[in-house]
Amino acid sequence: MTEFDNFFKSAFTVDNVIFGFDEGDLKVLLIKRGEAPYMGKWALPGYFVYPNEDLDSAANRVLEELTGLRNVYLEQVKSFGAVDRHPFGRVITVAYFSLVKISDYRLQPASIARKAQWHPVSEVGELAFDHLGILESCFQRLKSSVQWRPIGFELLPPHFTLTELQHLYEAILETELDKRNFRKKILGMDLLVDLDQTQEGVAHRPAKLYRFDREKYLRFRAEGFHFELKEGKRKEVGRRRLEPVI
Amino acid sequence: MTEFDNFFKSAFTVDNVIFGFDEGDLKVLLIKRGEAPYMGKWALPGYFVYPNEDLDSAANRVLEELTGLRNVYLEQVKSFGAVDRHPFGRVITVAYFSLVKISDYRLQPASIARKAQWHPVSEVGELAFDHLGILESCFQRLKSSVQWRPIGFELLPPHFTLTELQHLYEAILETELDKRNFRKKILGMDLLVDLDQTQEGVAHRPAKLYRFDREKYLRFRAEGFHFELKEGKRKEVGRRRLEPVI
DNA sequence: AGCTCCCGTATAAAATATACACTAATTTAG
DNA sequence: CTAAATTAGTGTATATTTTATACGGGAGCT
Repeated sequence: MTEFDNFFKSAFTVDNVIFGFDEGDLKVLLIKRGEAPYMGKWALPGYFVYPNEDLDSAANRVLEELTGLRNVYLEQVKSFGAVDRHPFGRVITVAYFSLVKISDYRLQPASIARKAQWHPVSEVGELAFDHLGILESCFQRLKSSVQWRPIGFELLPPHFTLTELQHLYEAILETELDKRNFRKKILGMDLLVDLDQTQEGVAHRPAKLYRFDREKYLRFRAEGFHFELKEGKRKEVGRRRLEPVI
Repeated sequence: MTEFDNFFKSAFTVDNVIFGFDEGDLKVLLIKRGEAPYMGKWALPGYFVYPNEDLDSAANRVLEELTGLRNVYLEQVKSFGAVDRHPFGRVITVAYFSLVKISDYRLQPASIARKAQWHPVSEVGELAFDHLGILESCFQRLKSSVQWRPIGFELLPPHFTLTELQHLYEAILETELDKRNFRKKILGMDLLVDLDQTQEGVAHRPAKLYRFDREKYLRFRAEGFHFELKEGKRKEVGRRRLEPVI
């Protein structure tokens, strides 16, 4: 077994791209680093995986220490393992993204959380380590996943209007969607419950409130139904680059 | 830096699900293990990642040592890191799949290759470690990727018939496809070159041979074209039932 | 009161997907 | 040489989905 000893000198971390949705914008929760390396830079929340902890648990732990939230949507995206990506040694990281309702989010007292802040995804510039590439990968994955699974609702409060839902999809897919077609499609799935309530405090005609019926979705899915909300063949709107243009 | 030392005691490996296509069947290349643990069991080809090697390189190395092939299609799928998945210690593995033309494959002299053998994916039973789960994940990923990228051709010889191509898609998607619709769709993309040649040595009307025009595809893609070959049958089972069945 | 913004429904037009069956070319067996 | 066997190859009509057009009406603002 000695022949393998040299391989047991690496570490691995999880990094978590925590998405939220607020004011019509898709946001990501970043930490301002208070220590070397990359002191003072914004970074994705992440940490080493403990020896007796599996990967999903580690990602959940990072999320909970930071936001206090449990049982939120979490999806592994991919691993990053460039040889020199971490100055302390060989460290590969497994990237996850999670979807949280910003309204539920409470800053936790953990030290890691002290410098946390939501940033619009479209405005993220430089990040520590290779975190910008990780963010880009996770954003692309979200874009894809949201079309095939009803996970968009994870980003909205329990009660929402159809316009809010549409804006959410527009922010993630980076397109404009047609209102009538969007409503017909989403209501046609029969997965939203009309709450017989309307918005309050808005300076225009108040919209109806809906909630997502998760139980119904699970029943439909068991019967072979597939959620699908594809990005039509539309032009991309204001696509800006996350990757620095060199 | 000492506080982190305890984390630098792990290892990571890559495991590679190498797919091939032969005799109408999707196959996977497995190794019969000649040493502990899981001696005598079939396993995915894989190995530790060297300290100065990044993940993609390691996956390519495993592939080349086994098959002698370079520059084949390779895609990272996901990482597996259950605490007790490896008896030697904490080892996480990054799973890849690759697509090779079985006709190009030559058994390499490397010791690892001595017990390699193609197995129909549908007949794989028990595997070493958590490799069965890894295979399953990679197969699902292939199923998805093949619908959105023209990677099916990686599994066929450079010249192929439309029927061969259809059989390939049927094997991967695990469905039957309509011949006329399949041909109309694939020819309509204008990505296949008619070679003005026909099959030889078959005991029936010989089929025309085509090749995939990669350059044209790259040009089309740059212009915004999206390859798409979806699994036709979209059955929505019992979704519109109005009265509950008692 | 009148303006404007947004919610909501109905319907037409266009694009896409699906279903489906015969003729053609070639080898082999008799 | 003829017939049988086998797979290649082709087009059209219908249904479904997507996109676009049209319009009515509620609510806040000035």
